[in-house]
Amino acid sequence: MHLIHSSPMTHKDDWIERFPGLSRLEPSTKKLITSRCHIVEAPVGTTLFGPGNSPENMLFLLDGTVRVQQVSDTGHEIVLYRIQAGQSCVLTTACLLAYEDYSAEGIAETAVQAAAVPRDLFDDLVAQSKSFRDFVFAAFSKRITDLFQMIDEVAFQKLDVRLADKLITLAGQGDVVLTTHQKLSVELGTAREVISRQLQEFQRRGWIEQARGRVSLVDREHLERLAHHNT
Amino acid sequence: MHLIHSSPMTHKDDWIERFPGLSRLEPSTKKLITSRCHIVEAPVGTTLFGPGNSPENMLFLLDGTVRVQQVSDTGHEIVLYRIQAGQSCVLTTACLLAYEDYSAEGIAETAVQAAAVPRDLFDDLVAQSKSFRDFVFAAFSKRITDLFQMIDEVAFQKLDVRLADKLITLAGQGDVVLTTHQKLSVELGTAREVISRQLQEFQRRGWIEQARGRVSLVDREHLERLAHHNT
DNA sequence: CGCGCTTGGTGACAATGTCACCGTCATCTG
DNA sequence: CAGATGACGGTGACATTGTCACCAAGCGCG
Repeated sequence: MHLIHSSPMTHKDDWIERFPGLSRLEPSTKKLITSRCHIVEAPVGTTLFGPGNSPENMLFLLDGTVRVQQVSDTGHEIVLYRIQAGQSCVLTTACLLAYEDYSAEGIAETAVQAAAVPRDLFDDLVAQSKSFRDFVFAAFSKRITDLFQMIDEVAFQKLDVRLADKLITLAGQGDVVLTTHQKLSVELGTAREVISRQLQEFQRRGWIEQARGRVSLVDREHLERLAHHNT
Repeated sequence: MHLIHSSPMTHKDDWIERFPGLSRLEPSTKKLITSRCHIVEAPVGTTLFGPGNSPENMLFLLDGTVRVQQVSDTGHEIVLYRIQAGQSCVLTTACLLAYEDYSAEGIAETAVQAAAVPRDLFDDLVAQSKSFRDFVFAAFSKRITDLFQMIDEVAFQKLDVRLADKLITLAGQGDVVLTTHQKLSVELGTAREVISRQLQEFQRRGWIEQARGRVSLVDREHLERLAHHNT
């Protein structure tokens, strides 16, 4: 983990306000945080945590995206979830601190800027601030319910539905997804060939166009209908 | 949720000592708990929480087993995990309090006895006691890492391996599992026919014997070898 | 006993995963 | 520039798992 320590004035003091869940903290708590945590940065591709690489701090993402994925001992991979700016790695970090034999890893999908909160400060904050407690427990709760949802999808949802949903999510506002079949297969925890076949079927129906390393959503409405079970 | 309120002297005061994670609490904290929470009981089969049935308290299981399972909107079901005596429903409860649109339910697999901790008391405990915080976060962490593991198994593990592992777990010390093919399919999130076929194959190899509603482990060693990838 | 429900068996088929192999494209390097 | 290399995607054969329709035996109960 190659973190670059820095303290740009743009974030040193005001980053808490940009956290929806933290902006309502007590002023004294905010002061405590800004005085005792520091800003870290990491370039795209950095492994922020992973097997044999436990972080000593809990990170609050100020900017960028962290992808958390599971590497199975069968050699397969699957994306578990992403952490966006305004969210924290607390849950994963806590898990990794508690259990050595985990197999999840966190990778910076973009350049990342985060606030590092030492463990003892984290404990103090939980003890002292009800707002902070609510933030942390809300994060844990959201994560667990999301994992429930994910288990449901992996176990029971058909692949065309999951792929359509994933394409829409990855496209965001635009209509182009820059990714490879291989990466899509990791998103869904399946095989590259399966993705290739499904994308061919989507293309045959005129819902997408393909090029090397890109998928263009041509008929977003049909994709959404498939993803949401409407017909 | 038909909980029977009672206060048997056998548990009213000493149950904390039987919680591995709570026995080291500060004496003052213990007193706080015993004075403000009460003991509840539920017969086997009770739905302790589920869609449209949020509990107002967090439960600490004193006796019995609670099965937590997901009901998919596709009509499928899958067992997520079990809560044994000495563990708490805190995580699931917290999730259900935070998010209304969950789909997990908790069912008493045996008669159940639990200590009910009101929300405000829970918050006080987290604020005041580091030991209690550690207990709660350890429970959350264990749950999340277990869910990671479960996603890995559902997505990548072959069914014969998962079934062998499940049979061994359910058998415990003995060699007999009293369950139906249908229930086993819910354990693994698959179809009843698939279980039937796999059990037939196990029987053909002489690893198990079958009767209506029961599976007898005849060759536990071979089952364990399959479950743990050794050959 | 007869009825209805649970349990489990079966075959055909669809969907998905696995494997081996191929051709194309982009990049790097001598 | 030519050739090597690796990433990307396509393909067919096959194995595994999921789905569906249906059947038969056991079990509880009036």
